Amino acid sequence: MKKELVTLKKIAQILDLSTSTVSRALNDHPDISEATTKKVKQLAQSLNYVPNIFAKGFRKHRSNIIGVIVPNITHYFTTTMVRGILEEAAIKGYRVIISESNNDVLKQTEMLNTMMQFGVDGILASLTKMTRDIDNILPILNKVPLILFDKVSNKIPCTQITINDEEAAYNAIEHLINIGKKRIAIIKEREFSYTSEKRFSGYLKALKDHDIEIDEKIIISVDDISLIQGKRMANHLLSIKKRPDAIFAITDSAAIGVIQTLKKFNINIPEDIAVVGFSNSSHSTIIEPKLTTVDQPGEKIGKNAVKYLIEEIESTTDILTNKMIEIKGNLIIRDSTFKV
Amino acid sequence: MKKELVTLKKIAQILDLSTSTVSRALNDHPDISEATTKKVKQLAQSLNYVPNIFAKGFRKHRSNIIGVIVPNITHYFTTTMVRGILEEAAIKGYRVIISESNNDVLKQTEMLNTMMQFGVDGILASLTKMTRDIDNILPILNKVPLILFDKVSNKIPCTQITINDEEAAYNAIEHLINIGKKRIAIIKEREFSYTSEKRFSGYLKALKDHDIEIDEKIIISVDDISLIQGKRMANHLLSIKKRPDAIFAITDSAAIGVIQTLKKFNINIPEDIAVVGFSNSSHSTIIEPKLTTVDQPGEKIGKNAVKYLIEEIESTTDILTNKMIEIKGNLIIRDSTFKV
DNA sequence: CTGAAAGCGCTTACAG
DNA sequence: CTGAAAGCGCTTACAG
Repeated sequence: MKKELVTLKKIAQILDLSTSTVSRALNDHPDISEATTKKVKQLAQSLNYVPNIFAKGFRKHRSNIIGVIVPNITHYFTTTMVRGILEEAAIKGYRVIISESNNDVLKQTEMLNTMMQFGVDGILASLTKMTRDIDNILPILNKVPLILFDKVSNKIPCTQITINDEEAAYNAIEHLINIGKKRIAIIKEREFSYTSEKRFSGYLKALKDHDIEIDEKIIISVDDISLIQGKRMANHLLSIKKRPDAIFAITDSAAIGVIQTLKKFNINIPEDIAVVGFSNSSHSTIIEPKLTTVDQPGEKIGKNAVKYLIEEIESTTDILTNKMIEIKGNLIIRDSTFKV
Repeated sequence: MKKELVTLKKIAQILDLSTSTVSRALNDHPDISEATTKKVKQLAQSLNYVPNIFAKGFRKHRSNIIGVIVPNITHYFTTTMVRGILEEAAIKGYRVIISESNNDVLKQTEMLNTMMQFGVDGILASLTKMTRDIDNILPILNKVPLILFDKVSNKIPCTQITINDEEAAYNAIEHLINIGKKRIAIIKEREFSYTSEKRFSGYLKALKDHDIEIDEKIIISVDDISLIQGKRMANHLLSIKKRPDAIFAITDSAAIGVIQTLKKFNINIPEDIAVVGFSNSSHSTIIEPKLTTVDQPGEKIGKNAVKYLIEEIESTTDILTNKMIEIKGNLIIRDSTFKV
């Protein structure tokens, strides 16, 4: 599988120059005369010269590789973020290595270490659900820039990029209030999750601002915010005395479970009970009625994550940056809350 | 961001050994005494030594990186294959670089080249739709092992991994015949696509084997096999004189478009018209009625692709392998063809 | 404007 | 069983 390699040395020999000069010419060093530079570049091109990335990386202590860790790559929203990451990284001349933690904290730590060892220039991570044990992550910060996106944790002192969960949830609830709903349930995560808490506080705030009583009975926490749990919790909410007239599920999958259950009991959506999700997953337009939800601009999040990361990689200062960046998500109103 | 690096040299100094010995010990070279090996490994561990991957890659002309190119990373099925690739690669000690071609042939070529230049040990590619121009891809074959998966092309002499499209389509059609359908339409791709053609020939074969007349009028070819085209073609199929009593769409998204249109016209599924898709996308259980479809074992395809690729990478012979590997996909029967 | 030389951290044929 | 030495291909401080 070996090929006769074209190296700087070879080019230098042909042109009767030194490898130093050839190297400099190829890198547009100002010291080299235009004529030489041109000559070198031409030959390099015609010989199809490609620099040996390893020699280069070895020399410069730079890999131009970004490591990305996500809990689950099969989630649509995740793929849109990954797409943004790939695009932006390509533009900036970086390659992207991806790993999936499968929501396993141990695996996540292992992957962070492998990536470090592999010489990535920086890491972009979306954390597993129960990343309580920050101890495994903190050491990374001293070695390589780390930026968290989507599933973040304010316990880790680094730049974090999310969507404006609180505000978006607030808007979603306000929309429900505007269409006349007065008893709005929420299905959120039990485990501490930055995202879930933010959405919950948006919920609380909106209710308070509109003087709507907060009722613990319709604040539902689940371990695993899935379609199945959505179904289960909808069943539960239907069984309580004072039924809600709207359900806000903090993920689309749970919201879809809710809709499926409501339909099973022939409850009119949105007249009897309106439903709102979060994510604008591709399912949200397949389910009937189509789901009102918050569109999360995944690509934008991905692109921004790369931008901030490269900024840190290429920065000369060693100061730990600790920005909180919020990308705006928009409420998309569909039939599950408002029929035309 | 620099850290005091632990190198072979440092370990050697501390232990009063040569770097050669340390290197050998760490690599379990049989020449080195057990005692020394143990001593070296212990110190390496306690110093948290990690080999410099670039020095290693540089030395060995090996990156242990696999390049992966897919047309669209947001497709659920693609992500399942990617998951398989990531898993298998991790097991084998390879890292994975991913690129998205966005179904753009030019971008695809560019990416193949960047990957080559980047020193990947091998490439796994799922081709863009209209990869007619093989000329850009052939040169790769001389430089680095290439394996095609899912979207393959028999014009390129390399190992190819797909699911058993023809057989699976055959089974799908046979199922429709078994439930009493006699006039089965197909919605396939107009552009030459290996996958589409295979599924089409499975369709033809099944009809022939069951002595069912083949009618060009219900063989529909579209440019872009999407949900919208599914809707459009369902409309068309409803407009023709002798309506079909079943529709086989070669992708789930088109099948879902078909269902949505049939429902709009209050056509009973499956009694009046049954619908079958292909992929077992996550949408297929969200749509109502739930879609009968072919489950494509994406992870298995991904894992196999990696296995064959690594085999070629690590093989010493230069022979171009040209295997066609088919992974079996199973028909999943749901409400769109058969109600219990 | 150009070149000689050192060195990045590792592996490995060669020697003992 | 261990070591000295060369070399992978590149960049860069130093010298001229």
